[in-house]
Amino acid sequence: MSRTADEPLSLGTIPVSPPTLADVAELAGVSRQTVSNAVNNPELLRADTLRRVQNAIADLGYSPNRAARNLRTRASHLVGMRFTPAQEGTANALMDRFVHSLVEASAEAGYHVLLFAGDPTDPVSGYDDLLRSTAVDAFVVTDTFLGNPQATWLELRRAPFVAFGRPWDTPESTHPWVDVDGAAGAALATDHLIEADHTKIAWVGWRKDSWIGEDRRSGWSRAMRSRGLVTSGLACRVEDAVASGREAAGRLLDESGPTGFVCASDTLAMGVLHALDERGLQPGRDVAVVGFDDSQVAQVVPGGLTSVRQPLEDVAVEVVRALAGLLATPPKMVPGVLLEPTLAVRGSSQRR
Amino acid sequence: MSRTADEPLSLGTIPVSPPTLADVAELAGVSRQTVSNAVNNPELLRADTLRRVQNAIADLGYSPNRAARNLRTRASHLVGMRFTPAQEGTANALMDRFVHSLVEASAEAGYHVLLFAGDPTDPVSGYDDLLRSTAVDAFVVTDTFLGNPQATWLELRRAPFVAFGRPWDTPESTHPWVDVDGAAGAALATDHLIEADHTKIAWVGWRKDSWIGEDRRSGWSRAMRSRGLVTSGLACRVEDAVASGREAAGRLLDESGPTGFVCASDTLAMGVLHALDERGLQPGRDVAVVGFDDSQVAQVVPGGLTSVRQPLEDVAVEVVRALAGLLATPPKMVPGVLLEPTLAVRGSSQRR
DNA sequence: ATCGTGAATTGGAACGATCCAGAGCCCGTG
DNA sequence: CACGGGCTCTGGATCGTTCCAATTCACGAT
Repeated sequence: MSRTADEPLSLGTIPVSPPTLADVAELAGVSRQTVSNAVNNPELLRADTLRRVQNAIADLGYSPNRAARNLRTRASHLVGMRFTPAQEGTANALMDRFVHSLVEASAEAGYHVLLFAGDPTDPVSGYDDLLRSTAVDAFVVTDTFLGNPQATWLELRRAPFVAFGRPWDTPESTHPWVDVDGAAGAALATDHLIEADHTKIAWVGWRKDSWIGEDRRSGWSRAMRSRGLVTSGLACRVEDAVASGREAAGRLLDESGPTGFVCASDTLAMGVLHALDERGLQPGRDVAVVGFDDSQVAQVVPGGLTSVRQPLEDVAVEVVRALAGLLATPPKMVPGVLLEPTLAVRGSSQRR
Repeated sequence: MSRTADEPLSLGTIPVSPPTLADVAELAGVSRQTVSNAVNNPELLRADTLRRVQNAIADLGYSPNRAARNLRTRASHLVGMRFTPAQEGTANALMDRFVHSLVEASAEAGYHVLLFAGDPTDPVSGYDDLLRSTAVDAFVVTDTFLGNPQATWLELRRAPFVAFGRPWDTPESTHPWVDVDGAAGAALATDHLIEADHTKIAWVGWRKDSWIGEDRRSGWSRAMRSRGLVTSGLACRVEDAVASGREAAGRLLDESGPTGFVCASDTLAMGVLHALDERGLQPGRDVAVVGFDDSQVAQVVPGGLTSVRQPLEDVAVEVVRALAGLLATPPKMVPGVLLEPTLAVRGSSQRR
């Protein structure tokens, strides 16, 4: 052991300092570099040396010191992600599922996920600091509801990042992205209702400046038109809130009498359920409703809410794949990946 | 500048390496150590020197390299937390809110949150690695639904950590913890119903081996007894699932005819709503229901579900406070902190 | 003018890993 | 037997910061 008498020892609650490469090297009777190779490039060692070193590593319970490794290799093996919680009073809880999948996928690639907060009014805050202090190797950018200033900003600084969400507003972007085909999801939902003989199917969507909202809406209108069904007077765009969905649905019911609703979110779909509730209409039997995102709300609401489900686990895997490519030497740029959603069918779209 | 000709320069997509202390020192005409002091102990510098150094820092856009700092100070300023997502089909989404609050509170204390996954069957997996590689300074332990083997394990290794949840099963534990008074929450809910003239109030709770479940249950029974109301035949304990809640509520309604339900979770409360739905009973008007955790489901379900709300933002703040104490030199142990929940009153407990 | 004192500043060493160039060894070949 | 070359292994330098001890500076007191 290279430990000398005045180094910290176990004393009361003060823990011993963990073993270092040098400790392992001494125990195994080899040089530091050989131990390093045993850990990082085991194929370089002779079989018996490797075994000897591995035993020493096991005996001492050695793990490489992250800070030292990070300093030398100029990499942190950390991926930063700005974490914004779901708004109160909405049903949007994608993040929970996505973050977990991301953590798992990252772990397999040898990365950990570092969360940070940022000033809600400044989409770029928080990134700069982590970038300059080389605290993270790359970012995962979510929250591309309205455009994506973060992506533009990060691209400008040549910071490695992968976006969950297409660069709608900046087609010249060249960064990797992963997204779910919202139009396909809405079409899936619409087709599902058409197959159940609905013909008057309304769309309750988001404000027009939301790219994602317009994308999803296009799936509905495309599905309607391809079956020769009219869409005029059957669409409305409102804020993403239960109350907005309720009012919109009420208006549509009074004016156009649709028998089905496809919504841009579960939040809006819950609003539609409210409206039905008020009119004594039963979801599924009288009027069909489909939401978007397969939130917990959709899963546990009495009767169940049919909803478009994003394959977030796959999104995370693709994000990490792109990340790994980005950080490889030389970098392998992965082009944009578009994944298909599925439909979780529940009571709100089935005559029981 | 200390940069020499063969150091990396901006070349195509290859970014310049960020400025270092030495760069700043040269520009400001001082030594490295003085720059370091300007950053960490500005009060040591003469005012004009400080200004000069700060200008240089700003000019170069300098931020200390995290890895180097971590190596030297033997601290990562990272807090690890094992992230487990909410189960599908339940309404439990505490983590989303808590994680965000934790991220924010940590940031104020100069810490970042690192998430990691672990083998679901092994409550201790994941911790060891991060601990030995000194990747994190401390842990935040959640998930203390059934006992808390992580806490015991971490205590054994003298690893700094704070638990969200009391050490129910190991009263000899001395680690800091923060928790929410579940009994008080259940009592709050029960009193709320009693004040609305309910007398037969049922409890739908968790299996008996859940400490948290029994704690919450005790709040219900205490509130009932203190008003002289009977509890026998009015309680049941089931798995935390919508279907279980539905069955339990059905049985209770048929056998004891309660007019109010207090539940250990929003998931169970949703089950109760199902049962009412099946019987044509209207929540609020015919039977009152109160859930626990104020999930998104409670917020958006038609009519709204009254629910006990945990002050997760405050929990996070207390957790970080305890963490900061733990990591201070010398450590200041903060004793356990118990916070009071509130009641979010909605339609399911009010006659409209 | 000299000294003493505390404030301000400095240079070298260290944290623990990896990079890099070179040294030792083994073995077949000319 | 010398030589070349591939496989192992080694030792010094280095990443960028902070710790530590020492040095210099400013300035009032002697």
